[in-house]
Amino acid sequence: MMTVHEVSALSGVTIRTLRYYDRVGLLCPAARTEAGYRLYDDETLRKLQRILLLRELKIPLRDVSRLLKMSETAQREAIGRQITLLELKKERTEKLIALARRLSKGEETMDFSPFDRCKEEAYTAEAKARWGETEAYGAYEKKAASRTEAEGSLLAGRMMQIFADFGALMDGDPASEAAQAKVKELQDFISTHYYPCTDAILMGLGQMYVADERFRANIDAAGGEGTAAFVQKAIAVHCGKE
Amino acid sequence: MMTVHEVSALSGVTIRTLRYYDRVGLLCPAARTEAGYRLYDDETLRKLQRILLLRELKIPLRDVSRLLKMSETAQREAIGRQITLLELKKERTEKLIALARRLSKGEETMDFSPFDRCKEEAYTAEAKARWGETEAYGAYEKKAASRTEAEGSLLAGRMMQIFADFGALMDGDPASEAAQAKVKELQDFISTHYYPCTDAILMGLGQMYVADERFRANIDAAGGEGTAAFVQKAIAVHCGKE
DNA sequence: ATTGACACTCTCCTTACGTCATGGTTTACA
DNA sequence: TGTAAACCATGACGTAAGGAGAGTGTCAAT
Repeated sequence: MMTVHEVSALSGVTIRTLRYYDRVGLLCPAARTEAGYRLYDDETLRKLQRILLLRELKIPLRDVSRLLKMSETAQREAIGRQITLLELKKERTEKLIALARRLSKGEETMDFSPFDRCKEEAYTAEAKARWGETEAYGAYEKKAASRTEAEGSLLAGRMMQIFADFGALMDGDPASEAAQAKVKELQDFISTHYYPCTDAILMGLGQMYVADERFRANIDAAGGEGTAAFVQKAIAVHCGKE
Repeated sequence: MMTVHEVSALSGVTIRTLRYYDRVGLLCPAARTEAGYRLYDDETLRKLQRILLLRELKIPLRDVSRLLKMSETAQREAIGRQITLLELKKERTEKLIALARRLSKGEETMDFSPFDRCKEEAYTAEAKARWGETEAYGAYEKKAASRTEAEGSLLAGRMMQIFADFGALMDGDPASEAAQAKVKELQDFISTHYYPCTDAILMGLGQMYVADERFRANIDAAGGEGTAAFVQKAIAVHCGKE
């Protein structure tokens, strides 16, 4: 039977951590002295070792706690899931690195206005073509006119973000659930901030994304080469389905 | 002047977040109504946009707060540092994935006992050769004998971890600061848990790491092909320097 | 018997907010 | 003009995994 001090020295975890693990029921000592000192035995030690291994893999302690009560197979399975999670995390980090590089390289670190102007023009043109001088179009015009430059820029930045997200999905299928969810998000976003975006209009936008030079350049800058084309394909799938 | 609701809709951050940013002084509204309602203007909005960009890069809000008061150049620099950090994080994640794969593939998911037995034998032999039947050796023998299997396994696991860390440094210089720090850590670890590990003994261990089949196999399993050789080189640098 | 090292519990602190709870304000409509 | 809906405010509590420190009890040795 070892005290906290000895276990700490042996395992490398702090005494505080041992106490914490006891309190949350993750690793309770085998016994206590009369004075209340924690006493650990060999089995507890082995359990601690397993805990440390799972913790290494960044598995949340809550899950570790549950896992320890389950079979070896289940634990193996959990590790497999954790691998998937870690891979996702790695991808996200890679995306961030790419974004940071673009930011630190680009002259206009945080200026989306070129895209913004382009977008406004294009959307306006598209909306006009679809609606003519209808009431909805009038409402949009009014909203757009009353929008300050800062507001427009903010919205453009969010649009860029959506396209960047599309870029991250590009190695997958345009029909994948994730891509289709993004399409919906894009449609919602346009509907909320610009004008009610029907599937027909969305379809037209998608075609414009690849056809219009400035548009395609901006979108590909946000999500990488080929993003505009990918978005168009994803939109086509979305509209074809419904 | 916009209310929290409007800013929230425009920027995509929650109202709660806006309130939080106000409280911590990161983004205070331009004004308040008599009733205390927050009112945001265009300039505040632009500031929010910059905040969101830096936040995207996982820069801590505390740092974002400081950065916003600094020059454009300083911000660019900070982004550069952040890239380095993100790359480190990516590497760590990759290491974790490798570890998880080893764990889920290996039959003996969490059993270090082969390494443990090997290590005990080898260390014992090395220690004996260095010290003969001295007092220090007697103390070590006693400690080793009283060690239960679980205790030994835990220590072996930590040793594996150290070798895994060496493996992650393998693409660098054995004389690098990081590698040398690891050598010190290894020496400390042995001194603390086995016997006082002088440079001479450490040197001998390093040679054994590459010479002894079982040893090398175990170390390379922990840190990847060539880890044992790398550790030996790092140890040589350490001992040559002092 | 005292001292120093060690143990205990308790509480607050960390990030970046989410989630109520409670109550005041503004606006739209009847 | 009354009221209901929608909006706003502050404050408190919770999160993951402990760290730091306060205040107090216990053990071994001198």
